[in-house]
This record gives sequence, structure tokens and C-alpha cells, in this order.
Amino acid sequence: MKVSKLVSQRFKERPADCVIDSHALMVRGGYMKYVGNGIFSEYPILRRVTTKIEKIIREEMNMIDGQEVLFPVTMPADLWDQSGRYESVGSELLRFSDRNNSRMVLGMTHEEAAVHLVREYAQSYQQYPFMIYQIQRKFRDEARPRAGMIRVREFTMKDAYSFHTSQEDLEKYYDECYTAYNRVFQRAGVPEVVTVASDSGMMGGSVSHEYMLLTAAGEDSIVICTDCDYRANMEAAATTVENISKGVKELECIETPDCKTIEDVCAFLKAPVEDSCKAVVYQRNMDDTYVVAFVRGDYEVNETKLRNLVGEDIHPAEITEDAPLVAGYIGPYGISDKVTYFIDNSLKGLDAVVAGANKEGYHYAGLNLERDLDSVEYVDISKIQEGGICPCCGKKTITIKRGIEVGNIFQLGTKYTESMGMTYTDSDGKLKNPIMGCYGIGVGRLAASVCEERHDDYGPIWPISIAPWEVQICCLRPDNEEVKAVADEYYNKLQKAGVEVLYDDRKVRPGEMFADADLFGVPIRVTVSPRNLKNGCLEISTRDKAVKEMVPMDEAFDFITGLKAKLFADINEKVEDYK
RNA sequence: CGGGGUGUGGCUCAGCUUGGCUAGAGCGCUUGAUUUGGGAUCAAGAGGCCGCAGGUUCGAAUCCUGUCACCCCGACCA
Repeated sequence: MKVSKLVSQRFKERPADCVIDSHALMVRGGYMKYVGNGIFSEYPILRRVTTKIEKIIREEMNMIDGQEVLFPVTMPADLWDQSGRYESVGSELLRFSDRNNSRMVLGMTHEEAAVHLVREYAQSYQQYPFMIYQIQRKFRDEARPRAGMIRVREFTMKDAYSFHTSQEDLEKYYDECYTAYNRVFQRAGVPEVVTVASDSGMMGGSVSHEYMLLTAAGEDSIVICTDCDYRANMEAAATTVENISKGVKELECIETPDCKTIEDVCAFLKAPVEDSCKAVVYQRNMDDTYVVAFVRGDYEVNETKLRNLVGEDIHPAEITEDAPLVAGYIGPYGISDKVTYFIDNSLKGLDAVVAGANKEGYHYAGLNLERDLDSVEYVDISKIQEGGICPCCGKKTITIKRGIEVGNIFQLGTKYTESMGMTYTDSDGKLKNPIMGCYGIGVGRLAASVCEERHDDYGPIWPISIAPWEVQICCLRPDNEEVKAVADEYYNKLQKAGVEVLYDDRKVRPGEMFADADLFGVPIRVTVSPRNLKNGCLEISTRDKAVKEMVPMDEAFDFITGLKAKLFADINEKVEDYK
């Protein structure tokens, strides 16, 4: 490809609305163009990157006996009625009507379509297991798209669905898929992707993992143990807290005027925040009844855990005048029996805590939960903290990092096969529901995440396996016939040898050419210039600056192909570990 | 859905408070000349009914009302 004809517009200045670097660079570099809120087109440069990612995914899915299919983007609502999700899913599902006024939906995930496709086919246990997958556009009407391609409404996703006749078989395949995913990310040149245990959310099912690319721009908090292999999404990480006995005190009710926050109260009573009990109030979405979470003053509520415990959706409360709660003075002792409350593990073992007295202007000090309450049940509803106790090895080795979810795998169970009436006849002659697993990778998000993780001030630094091109030739003086002849020659020679080459043949000044080359992020750069030719050399460098050499002309071709092979080898070296 | 902000050539923005005549700058684009190893210089050009709709006024990018869109924080999220 010649740059002179490349459909791509590049900008010198950082676009105003870009918050994260990858977004800014991908807009500046002519990778993508904004169309509407959370909707983008891909220019050829980005399309080449995503095509390569898709190819890697395809190969790995085929390797674990996946069969590629294609589901429709639009589906009759009837199909989603069958699983019950037409009702249960929120406004992320785009619902609309066609010309006949039939209810339709835009596919945001394809469990329904997958079950529909194979429901009549797979009637005998002998046909199992099998896996089908597709790489296709999805639309999710996100409340708030952000960060360029990281969080969008329309995107390309690989989604796979496996069907099994036993939990053991699902687990076996799940492990294969787990490995295949590691291979995908390794091959895409981002070994920083780690797996974490996750909360299954609305997908249902029990076991699930997320693949997180660790990067500061990430949206999720990842809990990592520095001592053992424990890794989990903050949402799913179990919290344990050790409290040291400080001696029991007498319960006393103290006037605490204008102390509405736990910091106020503790400062007023000169008590450490670790010896206080904080109330965080929520309401059930269904009927607005109150749910109170009590956690140690210096801890925060993990809403996902609380939501799972409550068993239905909740939202932060607005405490009204007639509520059975006294805002700012809520405590577990003497709380109204009209509200549900939960006491977090972080309060276990505290001998004397400060807590609201459920009376305007008063707090208790010296509250001992086990002594003063009729009964206490401790549950896990708080967020684990930096330096916290690892749920796996028990050491205080927890560190928290940010990550972007680029893939996930779920053990779905029979949620969809049951609701949609998919059955097979087992060897014992009985009708059973197949057990499903599902597995997703966001293609565009992965591309953007790699850019976010691999860039400098001047542009992306693509791993060669997903780079838009492998080699870029910068012809500094195309008006010089000798220079142009050499550049042309290498362009043709390399292409014939199967190397993907981007050839900058434009009559622009070197500064602009190099700046653009940095934005293209092509891993190997060959600079042809009068200066280099005078020395009988080509300058060969890598985008990551690891290599920068003047190579004699007669060695240059081999040097380039050798460098390409080496860059691929560096990436693929560890892929074999995942088998 | 709550809070904050922004809409002016392809891009980045100024002008708006205090209304005034053909609406500006830089980048980019076109043509020519000089230049050529990290986004050049000079000259000449093209391109905008100032998000949209009303209103106030002799006169609106500027003031008022409404509306739409987008961005950021939060909520939500497979």
C-alpha cells in the first residue's frame, strides 16, 4: 500500500473530546471516525488491525473445534420472549418495530439465536459436545459510551456458544477455551492480559472469568495477590478483615450535633474511623424499600455483593422525610424493623464501635454488636482494600490495579436451553436440557486496549502480529531518482516475499513523514534517503526504538525479513506454553 | 436519570460579558516559487447562512425562550 493513496486523514492536534491517549491517537492517526454517540467507522488502517485480530481468534476457535456461523443482527422479539430476556434486560437492548408493527430487537448477544439455530439439530447425545461461534457486530444501547473504542454502543465481537451433556464435559471444554483465550491474547502481542474470577451478573451461571488487559485507563478494578496466583474482579473478590481486640466498653448514647458523616463523628468523638460503623443506604428498585449496609468506617460497600445478597436490583437511596431512617444517624442498634440491614465482616471482632443511634443528633459509642444486638449475622458486602487479606493464601498481599475487560468466559448451565425448550435424548433414553458455555472477545476494544497499553507520545506501537503493516518504507526524497528507484525496488521485493509493506511515496518533508510513520505504528521502518544511499546503506529501525541500524544494501533484505521473523518469534515463543 | 460543560470552515480555537457594518487566527486543502533527516518559508486562492427553531431589536455569533446534539463526572452495564 502506498501512503499517497491511503484513505486516512491525520491530524497534528489532539482532538478536543479525547480523554484517553489511545482514543486521541486513533483519531489523530486516521484509524477511526466518529459517527454518533458510541458509534464509529473504521478507516483502512484500523480495519487491517481488527482483521488480524479476527484471524487470530478464528484460528484459535477452529483449533478447539469451533464452527463458525453467522447469526442475524436483527431478531424478532419473539425469540427473546422465549428466554424471558425481552422483559428482563434493560434499555441496553434496542427494541423497535418493523413496517408490519412487529416487535424486533437488535442483537446485543446471541444466546437465543444460538439455541434457536441448533435446537432441532442436536437431538441425540451422540451429537454433543459442539461449539459454534461468530464474529459480528453487536449493538448495546449503553447509558454512557466513553473512551473512544473502549466503550461503544456498536462493536464487533466474537461470541461462542458450546453445548454439553454433562457439567464435567462443560468444565473440560471451559478449560480448553480458557487456554485458547490465553493463546489469542499472547498471539495478539499482549501477554499483560490476565484472567480474573468475576461476578456472573445477568448472564446467569456460576463460574466465569474475565480477561483483563491491565492498564491505568481501565474501567474495572482488579484485585491481585502479589504472593499467590489469586486474581479477581473487585466485584467478586471476597473480603476478610482481621480486627484486633481493644477491650469492651460500656454502651453510651452521646449527643453528636451536626455530625452527619462518619468522619465528622469520629473527629468529634476522637475515635479512629476503624472503630466506627458506617451505614450506606440503598433502595430496592422494585418497591423502593430500604436496605442498609453496615460496614467498618474505613471500608466501602461492594454493591455487586450486596445486590447478589438482596437477590434483586438496588440503587443508592434517597432518604425521604417519612422514611423509617434518620439520615446521618443510622446504626444497627435500635434500627427500625421495617428496613432490611446487613452487617459486614469488617465489623466482626470489634469490641466497641461508634455507630448511629437512629435518633437525630445522637450516636452510640462502645457498641458491641454481639452483646447488644439480639443476633448478629456477618456477611461479605465490602470492597477489598489495598494491602488486604488474600482470600486464597491468607496473606496481606492484595494490590489493586485497573484493567479493561477484553474477553470473558461463562459456564452458563441450562438457563437458555431450559427456557427455550431445547432438549436431547440421552443414552438412558431420557430427555434432558443441554448445558451451555459462552465465550466472548471484543475485537475493537482489544485493538483500542492494545493501543492504550502500547503507545508513546507520537503514536501506537503495534505488536507485529496485529500491526496494520509489518514494514514501512519511508522514502525521504522521492524526487531523487536514485532514492526512489531503491525504495520502489524494496517495496516490490518485500511484497513479493510476502511482507506487508506500507510505502510512503509522498513528496512531503521528512518531519511530516516520520510523524505520520509514528502514528501508523508499523513495527519495522526502512528509511531510504540520499544520505543513507551515499553510505550504501538503508536505515532499519523498530517503532519501539529497540533496533536502529544502518544496514549495507546487500544485507538489507535479509535483515528486514530476519527482523520480522524475530518479532513474530518473540510473540509466539510463549504461545506454546498454553496447550 | 442526576450534576457540570460545549456547539463558530476538515481540525484546534478566539470573538459573546458590554449587540454594530464584508465573522477572525493557526493547522489542513489548491496553485506557484524557494526548501528537504522530526510536522518549513513566501506569495496567491478556495472553504463558514456562527447546532436548530422562535423571539427582542433599526441591527443578533453575541441578549431571551425553547429544542437538539455532543463531552466530562456519577448511576447503570453480559
